[in-house]
Amino acid sequence: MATREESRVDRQVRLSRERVLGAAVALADARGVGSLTMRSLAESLGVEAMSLYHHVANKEAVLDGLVEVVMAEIERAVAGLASPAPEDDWRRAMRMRVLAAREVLLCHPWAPGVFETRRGTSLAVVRYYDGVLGLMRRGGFDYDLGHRALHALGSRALGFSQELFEPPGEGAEEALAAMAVEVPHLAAMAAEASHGVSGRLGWCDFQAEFEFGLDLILDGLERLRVAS
Amino acid sequence: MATREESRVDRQVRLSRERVLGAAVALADARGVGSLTMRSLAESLGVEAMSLYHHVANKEAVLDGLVEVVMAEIERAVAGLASPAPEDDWRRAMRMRVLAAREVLLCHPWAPGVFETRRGTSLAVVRYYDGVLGLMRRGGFDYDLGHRALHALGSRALGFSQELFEPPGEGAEEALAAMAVEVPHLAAMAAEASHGVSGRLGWCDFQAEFEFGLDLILDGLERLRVAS
DNA sequence: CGACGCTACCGTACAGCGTAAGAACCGCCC
DNA sequence: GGGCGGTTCTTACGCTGTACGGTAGCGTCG
Repeated sequence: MATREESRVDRQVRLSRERVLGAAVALADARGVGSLTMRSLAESLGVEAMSLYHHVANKEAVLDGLVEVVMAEIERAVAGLASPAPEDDWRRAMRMRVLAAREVLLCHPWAPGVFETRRGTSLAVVRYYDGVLGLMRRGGFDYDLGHRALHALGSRALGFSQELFEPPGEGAEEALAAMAVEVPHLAAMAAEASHGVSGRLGWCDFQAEFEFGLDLILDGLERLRVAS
Repeated sequence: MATREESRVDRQVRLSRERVLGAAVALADARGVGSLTMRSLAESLGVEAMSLYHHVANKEAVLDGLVEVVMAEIERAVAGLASPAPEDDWRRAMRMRVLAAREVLLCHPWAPGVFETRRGTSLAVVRYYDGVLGLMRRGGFDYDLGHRALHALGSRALGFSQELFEPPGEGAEEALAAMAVEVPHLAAMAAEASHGVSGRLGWCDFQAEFEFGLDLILDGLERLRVAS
């Protein structure tokens, strides 16, 4: 009776690897990757935990799938970019690519942490770095300098680099002030910055700092490239 | 009878936070941080798991303690360094400091992973970065540029930056060759490198690449400093 | 000198994790 | 209509971190 209609309609369609990974991303976005368990993931799909194992090998595979999904988002963002041909201006092309990737990652704050545990394993990531290397090739790099450039960029090529301090939160400034004796230079720096001497709003603009570091590296590479 | 002598002599001395953390480092060094559980840690001290909780609040506190111990090692290594005064050559001073830190971290391969989960929380790490900032101050940086420099360096200041590929392992080259269609540039780069064109031994010297990236950043900062 | 309290330690227990094994059920083809 | 293959559920195991309560030895005081 009811069971016939219910059984396959409640959970709208059959499970699939795509649906599982999609739910995993949604759950990580909503509650953090820490609360992504096989049971909670199953529950969010209206299903029992063990059912997931027909579509993913194990939890590691779920995490692999997570980076796959995010990388696909990044590839899409990069593809839709109106960036200059690397032959004309590789630095601008690279800068736009990296900032596009970063924008995607900023929507998935858990992603860097997951990436860090799986770098090198994932085809999607390797393929992305291949694209970066290709961009530099077209921009005039030989493979040797390109290789070193990849190392110099590291995770910055993907739009993140472990942030020194996480978003300050409440009373971070007071905490730093309390440590003033232990860390005089940092305390002085924070004091100066919040006096508005530097003219930046807030006392630390992460996006600006990221771009600063990125440009520093890109400029250095450009100097090496023309010298080679 | 026996009990009196035994009970406090078998386990040579009383437990203490220091002994617990020391054992934790030893265990992580030997078997990886993944197999560091409260039970295994207790066992390595000849004690029951719950006894640890009289000296550390919980497992998080153990991990905090791990970075504390490693940072102490780094501070010691840095202190014993015959580096030039930053006033004379801040780049060389910085370079030596960072490479000294890196040498310590290379003895504790698990450390970067643990650091990454706790950065910003730990006084020892903040203090280290304060030292870095102080070095740059003495080298002629104002706080604003020093601030941005810290961000540009990121974890490189501590001697690591998530390596792009972990130590290649067996057959990594073959794996890359198999992906040649997917990642043509990387495959070509690897092929060229292993032909010995570049003259480096092996096909990727991580230490050299780390130093390359570090120097790239330091050179860029120096240019900005003299311009400011 | 004997009792008492403090603290370090142990034993037990529990909830939550990933997942192995097998039973139950669905939709499809013969 | 009967069987069959794949999907889902049920149950259970070993592992984790850790809450709780009991115990044993030392230091102090009456």
